[in-house]
Amino acid sequence: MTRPKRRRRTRLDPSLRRREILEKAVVLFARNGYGRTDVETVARSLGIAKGTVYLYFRSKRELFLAAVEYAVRRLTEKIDEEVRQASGPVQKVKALVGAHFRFFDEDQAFAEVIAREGGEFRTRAETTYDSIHTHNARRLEEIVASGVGLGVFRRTDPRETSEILANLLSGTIYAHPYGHRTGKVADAIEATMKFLLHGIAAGAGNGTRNALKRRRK
Amino acid sequence: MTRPKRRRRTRLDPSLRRREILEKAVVLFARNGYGRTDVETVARSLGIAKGTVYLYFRSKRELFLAAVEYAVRRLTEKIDEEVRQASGPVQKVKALVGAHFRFFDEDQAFAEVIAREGGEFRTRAETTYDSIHTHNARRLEEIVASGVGLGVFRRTDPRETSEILANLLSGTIYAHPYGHRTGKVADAIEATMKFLLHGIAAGAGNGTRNALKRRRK
Amino acid sequence: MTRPKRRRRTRLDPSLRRREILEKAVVLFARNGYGRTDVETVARSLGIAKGTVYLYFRSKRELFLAAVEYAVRRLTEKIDEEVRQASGPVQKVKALVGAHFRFFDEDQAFAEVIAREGGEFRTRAETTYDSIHTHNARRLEEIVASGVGLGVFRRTDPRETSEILANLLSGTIYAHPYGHRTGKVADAIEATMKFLLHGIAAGAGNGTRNALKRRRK
Amino acid sequence: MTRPKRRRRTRLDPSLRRREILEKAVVLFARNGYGRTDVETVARSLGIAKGTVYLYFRSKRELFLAAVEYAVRRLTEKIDEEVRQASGPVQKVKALVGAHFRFFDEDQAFAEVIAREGGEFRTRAETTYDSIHTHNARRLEEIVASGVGLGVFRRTDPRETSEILANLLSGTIYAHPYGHRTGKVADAIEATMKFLLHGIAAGAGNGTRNALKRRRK
DNA sequence: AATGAATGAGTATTCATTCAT
DNA sequence: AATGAATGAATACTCATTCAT
Repeated sequence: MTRPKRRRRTRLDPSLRRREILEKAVVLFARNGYGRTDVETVARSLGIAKGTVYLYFRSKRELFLAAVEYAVRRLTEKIDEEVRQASGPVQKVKALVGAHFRFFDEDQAFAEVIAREGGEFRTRAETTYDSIHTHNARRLEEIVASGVGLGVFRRTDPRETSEILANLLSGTIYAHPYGHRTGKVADAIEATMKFLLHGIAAGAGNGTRNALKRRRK
Repeated sequence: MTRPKRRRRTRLDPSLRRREILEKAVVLFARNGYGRTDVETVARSLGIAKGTVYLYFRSKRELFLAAVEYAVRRLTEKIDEEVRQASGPVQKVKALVGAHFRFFDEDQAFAEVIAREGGEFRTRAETTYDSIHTHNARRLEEIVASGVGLGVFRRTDPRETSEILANLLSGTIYAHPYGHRTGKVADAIEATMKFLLHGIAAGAGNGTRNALKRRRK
Repeated sequence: MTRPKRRRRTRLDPSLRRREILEKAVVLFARNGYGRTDVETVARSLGIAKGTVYLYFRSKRELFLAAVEYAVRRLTEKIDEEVRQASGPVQKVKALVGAHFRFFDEDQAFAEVIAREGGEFRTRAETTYDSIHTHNARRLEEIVASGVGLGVFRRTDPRETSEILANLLSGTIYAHPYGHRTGKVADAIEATMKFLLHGIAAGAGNGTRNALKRRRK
Repeated sequence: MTRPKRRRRTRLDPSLRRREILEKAVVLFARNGYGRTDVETVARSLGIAKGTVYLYFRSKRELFLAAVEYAVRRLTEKIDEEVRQASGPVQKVKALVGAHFRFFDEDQAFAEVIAREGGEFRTRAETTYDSIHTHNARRLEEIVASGVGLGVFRRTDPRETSEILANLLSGTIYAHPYGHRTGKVADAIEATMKFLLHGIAAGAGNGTRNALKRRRK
């Protein structure tokens, strides 16, 4: 009942083909969202047939999920890598923050797929967003705890603090696609670090002023 | 030939009916996302007919957008209200932060529709998320600028700082649906404020203050 | 994302519409089989839209099953009706046989859908064919038992005999679509009855009767 | 670029391979029907590749038809064989009936493919079912005619009678997959023979014979 | 205003068939 | 001969939108 025509025939290494599809999917889902990206489009923009996509992914949903996971893995790997190489709590936090900024700066599409997924399949026990958040929170908790131990960080509850820091980073992800950021990445990292280290209160050498504050209270 | 009875629903004040639909839409879009919420469902769960929804909203898309806008307006109104009533930069920031926390705590659904929209219509010049972010950033810029002027806040670029603060708040929104938060709202607000005011660094000149704090504990 | 066009608009009584679709489905499934009858075709040949069919039947499969059931009900009702009106075991058997012959003669399509279903969904606990067979077997068992009681029928195991008779009838159904039958319906019924009553053996004591018969010819 | 190993299946005698595929096809088509049996499955369950099937059969349809034909040939050969070996009309009829029962009893799958085909390609001038029916009818016509000539069978129209007998056999085929049969094959054959020879009527002049029979029991 | 039957464009998915290796 | 990746026509089904009642 079916009478197929022919066209391309680029026999490709399955593993390469899979990645190829995945990367294109990331870009397209990022650009147009799940609902407005059809499998046909993904295939066509790779010059392959729709059926081929289904050779590697059971369904559109699975493709989407795989794409998100792919993006996430890239991010978390980068984070872990950079954090590992940094030494000292402050530098490690900076590495984590920097990894985020640079990652989303370099690959807008990745940022978007990640940010986007929440909107789709809610049933998934753990959303991708969630997994990044958790990943970050864990890393940060270690760093903060160690920093507190070393007297580098203020005495706070590491868990609480790491959650807040993770929120800040998440906010950064979501804000990114919308271009909310002034200046260059390096500046943004610097600013965020300063904020995160010292807050906005006129503190430290601000001794006098703080003294005032304290009295007012 | 047999044209049976039709249950004509009680005519309702158009304005009330509109709001009624809007509120149900918020809940449903929040729960299931745009793509998996159909107009029929919205109508049915209100006990009205599909056609009726179209009497109040030109299209599903418009309904969704209206629903998000409705949620946003609620939030921004609450924010503005609370900020206005607070006095002094620190209190105003706290009011803003608090408004966020309490809003999303009280109405999960609202938080979700807002967070969700980004994933849908990307073409919209300004996403809802975006509009909240911008709204917050503007309010914060004013507050920060005034705080800096009063010497209450560290001398930073108000715009840059307000963006970071806005990101922190956004992160809070996105984190909310996933239950990432320890303790009660009040505690979360407090922790966030402390973080945002003083950061995490064991500040140099903070020695005295910290020493005091530690003792108090 | 969808931009519907318009066309017909014949608002019909749901119940009528349902039957209308059902009857067309019977004909089409009969003519082309399940696999080669698409919902679009069923709809088009009624001048309605595909979606309308799905308004009355959840799926193609359900439509098919409903169509078969519809055909079956028609047959069994006819059978029961005629059997009820007949008096005496022989007349009742004849009524049952006759109902079959006439039914399939009058509505070839019905015969086919029924015969066809076996090939489709095997998972169904009870196939339609099966349900007819069982229906017939039950009716026949009663009749045979009563006939044996009255001394009209040979002493056989009613269940066994009714199964064989039911098989004969089933064979009749399946043979029908292929035009295996000589002469008119009435003749076929007569021949089948004679066969079923007396078999093909030139019975011992039948001598006289057979002799007569031979002479007549 | 990486073109990995390919497991080249042991080359097989073309004729054997063909039969191997055929037999597997019979089983699978029987079990799941034409529409729900895909070529891939047939191949996989033989441990060969899809393409290989196409080396032996031009198309799925052809494979199906060949499978049915294969099943039919088996049946008709068995029938002819057994009928030939039997002597005398009654024994020949019994041989024919017996061949059916035993065939379908031994190979359910075969019974089903044959029964099933009707539902598929209606366009075929002569269905498989049809060809069996015809085959049987022809054989029976000869036997009946000879039996009538010998005075063993009642004087009936051989064609008409053979059609009815063929229907009975067909009914048997269709009933088989659904397990409508009591007792063992031998009993079923016996019962069918009795029925087919003497019918169900408590024959008038049968008195004597029946009396005898009853006593024997 | 309200209803819900009707519509049909849009899409995910399957699977027979081909063909480069 | 054998393989299985690639192809794309065919289709079931959904659901936003319309409109006759």
